Amino acid sequence: MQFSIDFGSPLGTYTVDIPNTTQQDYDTIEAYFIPKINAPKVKSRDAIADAFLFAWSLCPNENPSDLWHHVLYRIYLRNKQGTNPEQSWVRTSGEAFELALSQKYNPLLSNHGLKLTPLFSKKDKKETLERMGISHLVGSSKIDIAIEKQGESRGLLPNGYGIIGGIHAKVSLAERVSDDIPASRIMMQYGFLSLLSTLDVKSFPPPRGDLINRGEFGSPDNSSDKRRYIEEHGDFSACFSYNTRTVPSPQITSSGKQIYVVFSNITPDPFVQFLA
Amino acid sequence: MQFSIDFGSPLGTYTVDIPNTTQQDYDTIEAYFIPKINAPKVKSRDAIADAFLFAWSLCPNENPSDLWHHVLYRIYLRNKQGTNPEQSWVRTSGEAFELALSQKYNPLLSNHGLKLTPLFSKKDKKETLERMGISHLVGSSKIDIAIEKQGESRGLLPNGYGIIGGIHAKVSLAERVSDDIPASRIMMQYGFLSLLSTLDVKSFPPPRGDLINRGEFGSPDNSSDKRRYIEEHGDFSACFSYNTRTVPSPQITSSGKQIYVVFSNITPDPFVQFLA
DNA sequence: CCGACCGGTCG
DNA sequence: ACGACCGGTCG
Repeated sequence: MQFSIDFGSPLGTYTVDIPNTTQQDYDTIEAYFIPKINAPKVKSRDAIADAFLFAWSLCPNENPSDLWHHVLYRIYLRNKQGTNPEQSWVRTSGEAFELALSQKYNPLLSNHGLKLTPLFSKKDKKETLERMGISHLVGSSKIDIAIEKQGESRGLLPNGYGIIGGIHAKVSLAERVSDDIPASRIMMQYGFLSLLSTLDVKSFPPPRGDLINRGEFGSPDNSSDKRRYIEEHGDFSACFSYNTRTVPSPQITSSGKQIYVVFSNITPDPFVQFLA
Repeated sequence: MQFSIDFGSPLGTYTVDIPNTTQQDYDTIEAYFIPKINAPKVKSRDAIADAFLFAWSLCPNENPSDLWHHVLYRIYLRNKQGTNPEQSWVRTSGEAFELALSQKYNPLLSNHGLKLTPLFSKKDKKETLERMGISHLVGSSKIDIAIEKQGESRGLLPNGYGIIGGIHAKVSLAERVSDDIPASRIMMQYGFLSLLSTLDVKSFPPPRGDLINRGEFGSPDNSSDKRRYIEEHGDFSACFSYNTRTVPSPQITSSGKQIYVVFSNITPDPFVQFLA
């Protein structure tokens, strides 16, 4: 469908195309999402995570990053009440992405003895890093999701789960991804997986930009710093992008590490294949 | 003076006190700043830097961080046209702080053979890190202001200036300061000064907060992570805060590194004393 | 063109 | 309570 976005005066309205979503899909997503946005008992991160998984199920061939950025983000801005919608989005959408990843993958990973746990509190993050034995080496909160495995000996809990690594989750990268690198290198050095999962959201709004959500990785022959973090420096064990415009890495990179792109909501996807 | 800030419906207006600024001072600052904000030939970073130095000269006993956060920031939001004022502030105010520091201190440092140069472009940053011989070790752009000295041999240019270190400039810290630490440690390890200069801006707006701009360092007996970066880990050679509510470090810290607070626009201030 | 800038939010 | 979340901007 074609889709109008109002940027107010003097910019006016601009059109975006979401080719694998119908007007009816869009209306169905709005009807699902809007009532949750201001519901007093619903945390915004839950509303966004639920709406994302709902939208992606409804439109399994749509670019998930576009559903997030053009559909959910803009519905949220128009409807969030009683607080600054942009800053509320900042605060809640990051954690929503952690929730969405965990909710999506846990049913697919459980028969491999694997489990993702979003770490929202400083305490949870710190306890996880302590179980990994690297709490003293990294800033107190540089891990977003724990990757646990049944029977793993490191950080083993009475419930039978140990820790095999962590995920750094980011909706968009900007300069902020460099924040995660020191902790990531230590995690890898200590034998843990350190994954970067990202929606790789980035479009340029009018009047300069064309609103196409191309992300920030550039292409292998015109590499950005962010791509080099993976392909050359090997700063993460692997990177998973949910923006279908992200250009994946070639199978051979100088670091051996790759950017994988999740092209559809069908399993096994590259993330499940990598872990299982 | 007392000072009203309108947070719109349903929050209403709230009062802030800027005790060492009169209504006439405030009006004079507005008259100076507002025409520059939308002037087509004036870069916003120049407008903000100029207005800050103007305001601080006019009110040398006011908390500079409050002049920045309560006076300039809020005038900018109310008056910036043709673009998103909040995001424009993000983009331009950070560089304005670099400019303001350089413009303020260069006249005071020149007779010591010292010079500050703001590094705005990726190219300038990279060239500076190359002169320091650490370009291959740190992310391409982790330095905001170069500190040069006449006759210094490292990175010596034909103009007679070599490099003795760099400044990481931040209006506010948030989690973003941890970004600067890996590069800072390398700079120090290679014998360079690595300073953190900050306005330490942080207030909590209504309805939760009281708008008092307390910053983010806590106090030595109730230390925040950010304070520990300096006093315990010694991640910067020194930190200079322009928020008079920032609690300075004791003279003895476990790392030997300190947070200094610049209490008035009178020299020599702690920054000049440290460098000269 | 494409990077880094910062602050209200809310758990 | 105090921390980390993200995106329009504009050089």
